[in-house]
Amino acid sequence: MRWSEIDTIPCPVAQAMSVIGDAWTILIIRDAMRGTTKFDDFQRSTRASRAVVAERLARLVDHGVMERKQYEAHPPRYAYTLTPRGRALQPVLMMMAHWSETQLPKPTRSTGRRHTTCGHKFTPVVTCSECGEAVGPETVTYDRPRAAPEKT
Amino acid sequence: MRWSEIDTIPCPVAQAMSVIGDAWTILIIRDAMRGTTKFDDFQRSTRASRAVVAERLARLVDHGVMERKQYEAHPPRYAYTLTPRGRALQPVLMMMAHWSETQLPKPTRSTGRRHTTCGHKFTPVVTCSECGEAVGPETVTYDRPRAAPEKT
DNA sequence: GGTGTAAGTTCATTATCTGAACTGACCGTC
DNA sequence: GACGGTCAGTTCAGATAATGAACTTACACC
Repeated sequence: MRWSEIDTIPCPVAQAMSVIGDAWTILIIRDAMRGTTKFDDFQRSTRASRAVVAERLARLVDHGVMERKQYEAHPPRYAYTLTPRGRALQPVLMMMAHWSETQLPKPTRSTGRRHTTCGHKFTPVVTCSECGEAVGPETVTYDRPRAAPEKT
Repeated sequence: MRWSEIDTIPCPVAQAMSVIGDAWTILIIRDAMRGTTKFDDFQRSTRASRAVVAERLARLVDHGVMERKQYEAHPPRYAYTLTPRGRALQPVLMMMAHWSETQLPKPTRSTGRRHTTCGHKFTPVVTCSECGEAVGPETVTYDRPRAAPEKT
């Protein structure tokens, strides 16, 4: 299968991959969450090639994850900002960062996550919307397995 | 910057990307979480090329995300299973799937997530480890911005 | 007029991926 | 005992994508 056909797989993980399944794309979204809006800033921060940054930003705009707004007419200048759909990726990036910090050996700059409503430093915990208790690999099942067991 | 040097960026998101920052890698991990263990099953399910599957599995083993165990000597047969480090990625994949289901227009096979300890169907909610309340893009700040503002 | 910023585009070279075939060691069966 | 099937890869030519660097356009400041 070709990478450009990944969006034909009827699985939510594959669908997410068809939009954000690329390291440069993730780094661009990470930057956008920190407040980066300008093309050159995305390029400087990610250090991906300019062509890749241009292509990825265009794809994110196509998928409704980012918006491109002209903030100056002469010369034309654009700001890239996350849409609600893009901001909804924050939990994904947060869990990804948390996995890195707790599971990978290489030390990274501690991010010092703080919850503004209670004021404490915290770690993110995924919980059940119904009972409020933590959920994890051992306490989740899937009613309908996402891929049929491939026959045989 | 070259993609192979992404692990030099001191940011937890970039570090995660250096291990799992590839669509085929994510699909392989998704399969492993469903119970897939055999090379050919990973290949059939992801439909990535065999060379890519071989390369990605080897990389995951290198990074301690998966284990390769010989379960048969003649002929040599191997089972790939997630290590604790790999299973710790479950919240990341779950939030990714949840994002797809709630934010993307394309319908995917509903996964029917169920919490075994309370028995209910649920949606995952990220909460604060200190106060237990939900956290989201609007209620998190970072004490130390992860990238210094690049000067000027 | 010179320097700088911004948002890209273009291009030759390099790297990576694809699809398909091939290997080798077995097993079941007709 | 020849034929097909499973499993875990490897190999390779051709296609596709990424890289770094330079270039473009349009202005602003001094």
